[in-house]
Order: sequence, then C-alpha cells, then structure tokens
Amino acid sequence: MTAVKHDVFQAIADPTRRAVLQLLSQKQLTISEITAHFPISRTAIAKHLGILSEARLVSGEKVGREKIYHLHPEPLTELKQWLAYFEQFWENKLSILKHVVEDDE
Amino acid sequence: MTAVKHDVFQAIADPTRRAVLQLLSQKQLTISEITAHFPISRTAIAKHLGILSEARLVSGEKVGREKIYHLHPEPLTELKQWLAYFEQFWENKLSILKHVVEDDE
DNA sequence: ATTATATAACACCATTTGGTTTCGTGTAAA
DNA sequence: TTTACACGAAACCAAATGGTGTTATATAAT
Repeated sequence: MTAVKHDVFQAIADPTRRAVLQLLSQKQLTISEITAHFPISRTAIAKHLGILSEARLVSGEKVGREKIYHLHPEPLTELKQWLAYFEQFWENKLSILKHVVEDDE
Repeated sequence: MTAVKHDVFQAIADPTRRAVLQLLSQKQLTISEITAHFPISRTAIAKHLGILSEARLVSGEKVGREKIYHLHPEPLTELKQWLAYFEQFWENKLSILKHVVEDDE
C-alpha cells in the first residue's frame, strides 16, 4: 500500500491515524488491541500503521505471533517547526493587544 | 471539488497548499499571482484555495475582476493544541536529561 | 465597441486513499 | 498433533485527490 513515502503532514491528516497515535501515547499495543478501539477491520488498521511507520511516528516489533507498536513522536518536531513560522502572524496579535492595553494605563 | 468539509489537518497535508500559505503570509495575492509561483494550472491553484478556504485558513475578496486572497492563520491553533499534547512525550526527554545533569552537579 | 484579462464552472482523467474480503503462514495452546 | 490465533499479502472496490482542458462571464483597457 503506497510505495511512495508518506511524510508527517500526510500521516496526521487522517483522524483514525491521529486517534491511533493518541492510543499509543498511553501504552504500547498490538495491532489487534488497537483494532478493538475502532469500527474498521484489522487490515485497515495495519495499513494505517504502515503509513505511520513510513512517517517514523510509530514502530512495531514482532514478539511471538503478535506485533507490538509504540509511539515515536520525534518527527512531530517538523510539524512544530512549520507551525512556529506562522505563529508570528497571529499570536503576535495578542502582544499587539497587550501593547494597546499597556499604552492605556 | 469535494463538497465535504476539509479540516486544517487535511488542508496542510499537501505541499503545494503549504507553499501557498507561506506565500500569503508575506503578502496578499490574486489567484494569478499565486499561480505564477507554481508549475500547475490556475484551475488547480483555485481548487487548492478552495480547500484552504474550507479550512478557514485563507479568504478571498473580489476586487474588480480579480480575487485577492489573504492568510487567516487562526485555525492553526487547533494544530498547535493537538501538538501540545504530544510534546510531553518527547520534549520531556530534554527535561529528564536536564535533571540528570542537575543531579550530577 | 472591441478586445484582452481574471476568474468561475464544468467535464473529464489517472492515481491515491481508505476500506473490504479471502487466503496463507508462523506461533501458541489444547 | 491438532486447533486456534495474530498477522501478512493480495485482489478488489468506491470515492476522494490533484490534476487537466474547455467554455462562459464579468470587468478593464484600447
């Protein structure tokens, strides 16, 4: 499924994948355990995990007959950095407001 | 083009759309001006602007025969908040390290 | 009044996405 | 040694995505 690389932006675009990340942030889980939280098939979850793996947001290790996935949040720094650039265009509005208030006193 | 709603996560998933946001952060631009920066058709750019508009990241006002688009970065707060949750799972590693160093002194 | 421009509105297309079901295989439990 | 289980791989599908080109319309410039 999808030989081309998925980046972190695409990986988090899907709500199911975001929910999977949320789950894995609490506790490492097998594919079946993750599937139990969603109304879709195990195969579909496995595909989502594949996309998250391509984006290096999770990794899975085989243990016996099951595969345990755990969160790898580091690639989110790319997202954070991208966001940081845009913050100057709206969080600044707060500091401008602050100045207005300060000028008022 | 896509009657269903696009959220901010989907909106920023595409690299062209991220580049458009970047452009609009510098200066408001017409559709044609934006198109000049990309190797794709004006129609394609207009569709991307439609998706960005659905996510409330941009808005366009008709001025004469052209339509001027400007950035509306506020919806990115949703992304920022989502990210904030995950930061505890990796930025913490720095503070743990910090403790180790502090314990060393 | 005519012509050129900027965009909107369509119709169309190939590929990707998000899902399914089926079948095969390795591992654990009876 | 059967049987049950967790997963991988494959084939398939409908809808969405990211593009194209054509045509129509309103506005600006000659």
